Amino acid sequence: MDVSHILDGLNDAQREAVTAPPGPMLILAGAGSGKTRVLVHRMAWLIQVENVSPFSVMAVTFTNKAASEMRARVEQLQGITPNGMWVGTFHGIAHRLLRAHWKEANLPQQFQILDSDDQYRMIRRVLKSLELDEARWVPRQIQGFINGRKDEGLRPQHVDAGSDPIRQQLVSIYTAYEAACKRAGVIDFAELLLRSLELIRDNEELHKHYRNRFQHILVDEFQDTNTIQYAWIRLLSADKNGRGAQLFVVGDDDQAIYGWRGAKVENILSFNNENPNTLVIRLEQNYRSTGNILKAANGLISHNDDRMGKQLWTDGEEGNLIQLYAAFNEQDEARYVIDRIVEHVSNGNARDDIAILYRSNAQSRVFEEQLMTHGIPYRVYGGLRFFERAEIRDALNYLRLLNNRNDDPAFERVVNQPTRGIGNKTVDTIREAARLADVSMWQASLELIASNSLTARAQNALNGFIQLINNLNTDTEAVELHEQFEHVIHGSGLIEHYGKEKGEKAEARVENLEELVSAAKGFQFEQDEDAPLDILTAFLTHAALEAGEGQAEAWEDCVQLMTLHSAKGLEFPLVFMCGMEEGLFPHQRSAEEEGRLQEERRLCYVGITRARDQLVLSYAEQRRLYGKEMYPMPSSFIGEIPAEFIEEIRPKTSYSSNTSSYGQKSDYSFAQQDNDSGLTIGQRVLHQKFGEGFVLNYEGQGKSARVEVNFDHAGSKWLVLSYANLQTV
DNA sequence: CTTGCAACACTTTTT
DNA sequence: GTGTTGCAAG
Repeated sequence: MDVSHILDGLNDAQREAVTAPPGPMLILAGAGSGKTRVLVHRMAWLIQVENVSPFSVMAVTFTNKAASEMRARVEQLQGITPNGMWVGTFHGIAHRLLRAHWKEANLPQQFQILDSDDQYRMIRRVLKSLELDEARWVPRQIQGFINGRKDEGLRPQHVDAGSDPIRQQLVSIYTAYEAACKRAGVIDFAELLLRSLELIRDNEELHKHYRNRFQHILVDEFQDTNTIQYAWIRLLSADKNGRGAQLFVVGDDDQAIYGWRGAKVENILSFNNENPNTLVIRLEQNYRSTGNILKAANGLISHNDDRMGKQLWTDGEEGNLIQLYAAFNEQDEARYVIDRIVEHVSNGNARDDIAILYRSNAQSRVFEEQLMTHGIPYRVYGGLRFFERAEIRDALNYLRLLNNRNDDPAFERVVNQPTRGIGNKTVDTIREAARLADVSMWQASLELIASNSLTARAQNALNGFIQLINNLNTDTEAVELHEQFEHVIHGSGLIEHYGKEKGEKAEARVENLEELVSAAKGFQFEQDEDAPLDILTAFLTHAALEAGEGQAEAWEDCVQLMTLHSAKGLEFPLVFMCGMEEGLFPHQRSAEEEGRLQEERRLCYVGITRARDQLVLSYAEQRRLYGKEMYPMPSSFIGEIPAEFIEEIRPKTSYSSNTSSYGQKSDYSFAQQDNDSGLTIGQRVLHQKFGEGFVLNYEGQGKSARVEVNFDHAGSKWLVLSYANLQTV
């Protein structure tokens, strides 16, 4: 058969990966080495050449975006989307299994998914019912504890608390949280994975069934898998007798940047040992960046230990050197970047060729301000997504409650939203009654009303709410999904509530609610035969599992601003990596632990390898952060890039800018400024923070004038005169 | 129940 | 410096 369309254009390593015989495979795919390509072509190869049924192929990714890209590319390569093939995220596939086997998984058929925010609220409710002080039992930490345990596959009874009273308390909170989830019929993200692991592991028949069914499992971004995800894959993978799926995992240990949320690089490092006879293939040829960029990246990452080892190379151009700009402060940094952007665009380049990358979101502000004043369109990635917005969650929670009256998190969210006279006091009473009778809050409310246990006012208000929900339910029983949404956002008073608020924000909220109705209208519902669902549950699931786009708008050509983390997987001709300062990047909090520092270094490696043609690094010698002035050192990562690949750009205002029509020489402006500030080289000065020192050097003029001072104790530093507040001694 | 003020914290993010 | 949250007064 003609397989040229599958193999053409692949290099040797890629081809070897795509056509390899059965057996465990680990593809170490460097940045820009055609990773997705190999995955997609491997699938096509299996189906078209090896005659593997699409039915027995599963491909797992981390993000919905990656999953849909993979699906689209397989489709493109094959002409059609092969029926029956499972392509999805870990959570999506786990969800599918749980829907199909809800009975065996011990779940209610209509179970709902808690996203992190729902989970956080749930934990706070549990803490309240246990009468624990939130100051001592910080909900975020509890959340981290519970998710951490679940990600390791541990139920409360598996956690060894020893004699540590704090740990014991954590375990009992975990237990209470599980009970609360069960009562409400909801499961959180980590539970999706853990529950589906247990489902298959503890059910001999299902285990056998799925092991038979899936002959090939392909995993993308394998370095990001956590303990439970890997355990789940291994359950389905081939045993000693060769029964089960062949694993084809693709990843890059050098791009493992999610250790802080439970990802285990160890999974990739020990893959060979755990899967004997693994064929390891390295994809090292890079099709993205110039030679200089790659060599810089190789140089940097070589400072890490515990690597599988890889050297990126290209047969393309060496390209320009990496540029390094030392800014006076964060304003100057932004100014420089925007100047470069203006220049780049005026040379006829697209704005969305350009990315501004930074370590933390707070850094985007300065860039945004200056982009705005220059009228340059830009887009900031990250932030709230559509289904995460407060007003949208309100609406969704009404529907959850309609779907299942026992959904306590939904009940608590909407019972007094908009306010209808059911205050904290009343809600506390309901919660307590629910806890005592071990029923849902809805049930408890009914009983409280029946027994006249509340004040007349509270009883009236609560009764009104119960009627409201019941009426909304009967009114919308027979209508289309979007009509149901329409009816609920009006009937609940949500639209009116947000409409009454003033300001742009409130307007946007009303618009969002209307947008939600359109989303419901346009919802493409594909019934899964294994797991039939009503459309409302399907929509709510969709909302939880795919929170939607951040900023739906703007396909306009704009400059891209994002954190280094969110840049993973993307590429841009021109990349600015800003805030290359010790303490910011690598971040202070990562400095203590060697492992954390290595992860920061990998993050830097990810950043560098985003750039195709030109990479510009910048740092500020003075930075205002959280309202404080900082004088950071340049990032140690800069020094770890071999100097031969870096071109330093120093602002040379006093030499190059002939502001005067007489073309004054620099020595003149030097003299004049020395007079202005009263500083001369060699002079003793006093700085508030660094103490005494003497002036070494001087450059720039006006607001951007800087001095280099050699401090007696703090060493030599460049300071911006207008900020430094130097006193002569 | 709403409003106002003080305390606080402040990497990174997907599902 | 900013945005969010908790608590107490209105």
